[in-house]
Amino acid sequence: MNLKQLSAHLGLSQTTVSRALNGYPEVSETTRKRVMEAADKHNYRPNTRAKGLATGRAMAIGHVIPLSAQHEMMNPVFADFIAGAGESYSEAGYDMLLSLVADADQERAYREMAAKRNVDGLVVHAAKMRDARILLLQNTGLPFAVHGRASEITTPYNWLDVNNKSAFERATNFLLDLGHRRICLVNGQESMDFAHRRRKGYEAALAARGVEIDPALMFADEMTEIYGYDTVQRTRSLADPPTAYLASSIITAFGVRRAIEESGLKMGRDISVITHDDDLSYMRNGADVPVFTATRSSVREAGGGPGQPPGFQNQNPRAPPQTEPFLAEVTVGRPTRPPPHTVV
Amino acid sequence: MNLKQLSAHLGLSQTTVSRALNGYPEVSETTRKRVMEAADKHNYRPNTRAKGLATGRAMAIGHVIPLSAQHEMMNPVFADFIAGAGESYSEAGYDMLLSLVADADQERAYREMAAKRNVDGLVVHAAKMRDARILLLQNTGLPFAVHGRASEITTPYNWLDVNNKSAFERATNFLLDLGHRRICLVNGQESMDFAHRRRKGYEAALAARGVEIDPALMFADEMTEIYGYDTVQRTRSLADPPTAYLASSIITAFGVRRAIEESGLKMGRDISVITHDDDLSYMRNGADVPVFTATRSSVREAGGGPGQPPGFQNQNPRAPPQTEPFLAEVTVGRPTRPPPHTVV
DNA sequence: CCAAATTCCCAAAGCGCTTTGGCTGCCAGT
DNA sequence: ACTGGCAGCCAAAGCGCTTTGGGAATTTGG
Repeated sequence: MNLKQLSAHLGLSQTTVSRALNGYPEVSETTRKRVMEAADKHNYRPNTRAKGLATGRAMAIGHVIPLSAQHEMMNPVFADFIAGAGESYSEAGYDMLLSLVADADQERAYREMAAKRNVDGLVVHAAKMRDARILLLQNTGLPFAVHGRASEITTPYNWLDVNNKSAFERATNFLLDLGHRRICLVNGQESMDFAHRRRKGYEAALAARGVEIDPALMFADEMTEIYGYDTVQRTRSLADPPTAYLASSIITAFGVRRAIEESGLKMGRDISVITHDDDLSYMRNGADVPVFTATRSSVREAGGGPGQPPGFQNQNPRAPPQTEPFLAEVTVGRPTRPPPHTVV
Repeated sequence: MNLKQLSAHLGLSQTTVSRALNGYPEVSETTRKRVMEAADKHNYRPNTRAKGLATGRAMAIGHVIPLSAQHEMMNPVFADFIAGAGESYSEAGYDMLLSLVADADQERAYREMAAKRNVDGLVVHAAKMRDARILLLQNTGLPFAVHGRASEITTPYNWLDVNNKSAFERATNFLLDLGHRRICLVNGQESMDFAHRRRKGYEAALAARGVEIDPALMFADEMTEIYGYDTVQRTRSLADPPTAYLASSIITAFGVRRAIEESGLKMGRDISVITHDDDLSYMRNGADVPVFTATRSSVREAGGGPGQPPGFQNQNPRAPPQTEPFLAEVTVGRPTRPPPHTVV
């Protein structure tokens, strides 16, 4: 059933039917009601493509997920963020277009999206320090928002990020307060902006206390379970092994825990662990008693939170960009204790 | 730059330019080349909405992810499947539309999609035993493919699924061969079709050997880490506790392992664990030495494998539905051994 | 050398909607 | 009784593309 058929059926013009359905005032309430009932009865919905062509708006937001050749993977963080975003989009009547594009195709992909006009705006995931995509998008004129930040890019843009630096500074301080001095940072890849910020926070806390910043305790890689496991194994053999681990992802923290327990040590007794917790729906930190002490910030809420759709609230392109820091809160769980042989 | 401008720029009609770009034979090779170069230079891409309106095809596939009210979550399995699908779509020039719809809105959502015509077809995730969505979609006439199966629905439809029953039958046999008799099934929710099939496989193997099927050893829930952990804790206190666990998800298996090791037992020595492994990119079973013995089937490959786009290869709506079973292979890792005190 | 076929191009219709610019009829105001 | 305003409707243009149905030049065949 299309508009033509519906209006013929009602003995009205397409104009009137369209206006009735879109809430315009030029149509009497009685006919509006009649129209709406008929539309409902025949399950009429305006054709998206036609509507989009007529209005110039796609009513869709694109999400671009980078797919690196070296580390092909679908980060669970994306999944949760997208779940959050998806919910708010559907409330707002927007569709979500998912684009997985290989690193090498980034430029082509963005130009194409801008030209094809199948989205009204983009959300860029996994921001890098000096993210070429941001500069690219600024040239295309396509509105966009970044999940994360690009520290080295100074021109303004919409972003939405966790307070990574201060969260990790606090977490590190938390461990320092407990008496730890050998704290191992199990971070994400440093090309990722969040990882860089987290390291800065970690280092700032150590520096403020005059604790040595030991490169042998700082790791950066993709945040898999295995990576956490391997990192612990590698560091146990150090002359002066860490008494605490600070992980960037709960998945990695699971690996950290596995290695610790496998080596006969007890997490929370012999070794403390703090992790950043994105509050992933399938990876919840223990419900009642948190398994990990954590800096927590729900990435899912971030996806849904910033408005509908995120970053595109202001229709006015001249408006200043929106920036939204999400604050990570610290939840204290079991596995943090003073280091062994310490009198607190 | 749109078609009109481009053709004016070239001094050609829109017809000719359109045909040149779409590879029609009615245009000379020299002008085609000229057109393509100009299009390239001006970064021209046909407007998706206009093209869609003219051709009647959306060039997009929708993926519908259910969002239950009780258990709000974005399953990592979806994420990996979608990553796989996304890659093959972009090769085929299709967009991917993601729809997260709450259980209660399912009917409305599908009818709307069918009426709005913003997708050419749907992929339905998380198939249930008697999935109402399948019946619904069959009525709408919108092409669709199901990831999973709906055992109780007999009318034909496109699907793509793992050989869940035989995989779990084999896994159970594997444990039985090792001498295990008390095997705990840590399954997904039974409303999910895959969970049902897996239980059938488990039961079939036990029955074939005349081993008692003990309801106290059969669990079904959302496959979170915590669930695996809790299940082990619960079963350790049984009078005759299990000597082996058979998990439906590697995430749950991680929880199983945690509980085992936390209780001072050693996985692979005291207790055997087999898991189904969807080969999730962030949750790889150990790279060199598998951490778990597993029935493995990459859900990501499943997403990309079935064609481009999946399930919609045959343009002919009269063609028989496509069905594609993905075979899970068994990989033997450490944590399976004969039960303790057994002479093999 | 002329008709027929072929090559290469174009104008215009149409996809299904929104939106502009009316037009008609009724009522209030004077 | 006439004008102005307003409520309620409609015809038609236009969004940017594809596709139909030619039409003019060029080549081919007899």
